[in-house]
Amino acid sequence: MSRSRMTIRDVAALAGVSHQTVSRVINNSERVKPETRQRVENAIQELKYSPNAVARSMARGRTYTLACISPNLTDFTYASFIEGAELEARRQGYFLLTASAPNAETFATLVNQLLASRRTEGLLVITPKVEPHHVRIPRYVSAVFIGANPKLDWIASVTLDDENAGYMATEHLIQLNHTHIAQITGPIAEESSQGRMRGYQAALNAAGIPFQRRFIYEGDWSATSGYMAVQDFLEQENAPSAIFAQNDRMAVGAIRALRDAGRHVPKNISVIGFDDMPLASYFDPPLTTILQDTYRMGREAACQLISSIEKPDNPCRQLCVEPKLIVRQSTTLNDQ
Amino acid sequence: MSRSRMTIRDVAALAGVSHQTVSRVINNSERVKPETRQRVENAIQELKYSPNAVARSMARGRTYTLACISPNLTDFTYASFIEGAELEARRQGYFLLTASAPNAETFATLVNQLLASRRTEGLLVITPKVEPHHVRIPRYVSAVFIGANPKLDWIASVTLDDENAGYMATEHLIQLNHTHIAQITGPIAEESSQGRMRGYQAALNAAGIPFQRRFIYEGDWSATSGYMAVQDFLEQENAPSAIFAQNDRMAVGAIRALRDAGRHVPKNISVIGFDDMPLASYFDPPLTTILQDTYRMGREAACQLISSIEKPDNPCRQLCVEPKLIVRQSTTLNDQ
DNA sequence: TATAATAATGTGACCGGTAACATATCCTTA
DNA sequence: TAAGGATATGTTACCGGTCACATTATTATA
Repeated sequence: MSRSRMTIRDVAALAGVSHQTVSRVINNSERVKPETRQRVENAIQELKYSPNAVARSMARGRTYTLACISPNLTDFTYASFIEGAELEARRQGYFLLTASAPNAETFATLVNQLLASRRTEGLLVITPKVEPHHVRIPRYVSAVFIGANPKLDWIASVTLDDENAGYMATEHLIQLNHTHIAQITGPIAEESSQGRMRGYQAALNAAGIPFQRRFIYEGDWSATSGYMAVQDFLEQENAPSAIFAQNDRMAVGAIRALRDAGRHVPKNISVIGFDDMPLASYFDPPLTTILQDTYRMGREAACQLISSIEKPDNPCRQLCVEPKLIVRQSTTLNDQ
Repeated sequence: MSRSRMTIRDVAALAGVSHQTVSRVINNSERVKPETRQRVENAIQELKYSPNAVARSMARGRTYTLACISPNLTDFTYASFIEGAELEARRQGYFLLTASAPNAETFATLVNQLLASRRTEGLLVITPKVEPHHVRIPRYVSAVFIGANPKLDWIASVTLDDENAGYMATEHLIQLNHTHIAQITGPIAEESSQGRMRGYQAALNAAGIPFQRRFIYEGDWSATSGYMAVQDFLEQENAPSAIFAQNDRMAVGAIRALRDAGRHVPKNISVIGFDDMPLASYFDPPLTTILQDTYRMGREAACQLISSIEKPDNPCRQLCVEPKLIVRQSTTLNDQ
């Protein structure tokens, strides 16, 4: 590595001006006589000069670097957040450091390193659930949460409108004439599980359908837990005719369990998922699901973070993004 | 942001030593009298001092930052590469900038920005195929390719042993008594498609099965292309009894087409995929596939990159990782 | 005890930009 | 033509570390 070690002073020497004038040209600020500017630009060309970001950071006290911490990088939802954020960041002249922090300890270490070294100007935190270690981020740090809302007025966040999402999913099933609607939730400790649950209840309520405890199964987002949920439901007499799974993986597990039990989806039982993960349309049957615009959420988060860095007195927004229902073939009219 | 603006000189003043002695302590190098070291460390504690990475980069000419450029961040395979690389990088004290560059132009711009600004010490390039713009990376830059091998002796790479993988997949089908084995390839311009194809041919050869042009369909990695491939195969008389799809998405598309055509997988026809993507085990039927250890590939790539940064005369390794066959239920014995 | 050798610490410059202020140049206007 | 104001450019210090070398304190050797 290395090379192109041309500095502002080399350019200045060649152009016969002071280094400060070169600085003025590369920041195309101030008034520089057009003729001088031209001379400097020629010198820059000739020497293939380009400014050293580190030196600039040093002098300006700004790094133009954001950091994104996520439980992992492979989950499709998280990866889309990051991709959206990265794109927006780059569009605005920032780079994005990414790191995965699967547990509280890694998270704390990472945040410490990032902040202590002053390598980054702001933090994007992806997490499905706000935990104590998240909130230990010092207050003076610009941070935006994606996926969960810490509900602290100095921390911005971008979340999905889970309540409405849960409402939409449930309402879709109700409109298909289902009344025995089971739900496979994520861990109930997680905010989004709770939100979706509230939406589910509200929709039942609005339709005058009584809520039944036995129709709720707490999963852990894994396909396996979806599978087990169905085993649980099928043991009951008067089983549900429709299932709302709070994510697609659990929906897929549920469908598999139904198939293994000889039930046909959607003929015997409808299933709606959540996330619209890749290939959701290629499952058998293609999955009806709720789409969250993860890409947009990432972009919005980056925007918000940059704005809070550049204009620190701007208020922190807590953005809530609306979901969208995608109807495919895993849900159908209840004909009994 | 900001805060904790303590510098090495503040610490020096408090400890009653010179700033250089503080520098010695924080780099725990040189001989510093234990008693002095203690005084300095106390001062560091008291002032909550921690070194400024930017200043350090400036002085040392090193940023301890790597960059990873990928066509996108959401593809599971790419994301695993990145996650593996990030972990290894962090373990060795580096941070990882990630960016997506879906096309040649973005790629070129990005590389320029990264290199010109001297923000990063090395490049991790994820790509399924080496294209001209990739090779325009200046020679003095440390770079490691993941997924494709530029075959230039100054660029390291980590790739899958595609030929062996293709061989394994095909041999698996042959052992199940299949002789009419079709293949859905990726774009044949891509190195990995070609490698897998060579393995396929070698396995047929070894078993004395003639190669038939009509059994090859060129897909584009999408599920849709897998679907179309099957439509093509089924039109032929004397259709294949087994299909090797060069990735799981195409395999899923193929299975769907087979189902739509009333064929049962694996009873009527066996399908083997490639990648072992998430939920491959939850498809119907659970997908037999070839696993590439993407996580390890990412780690190896980061290792290689760091070593080539720290010891520039080390030779560039072109690592080739072995695949693994995962047998599930989409393939079975051909009983006719 | 004088002197060399070694260990411990200090000094000042430097990395490559930017900021603040100083100076020089040019054009108006009285 | 001298003074005043704007415009253009230069000077110097500074950001916060590290490096090379100078200096001082300590110990070993003659």
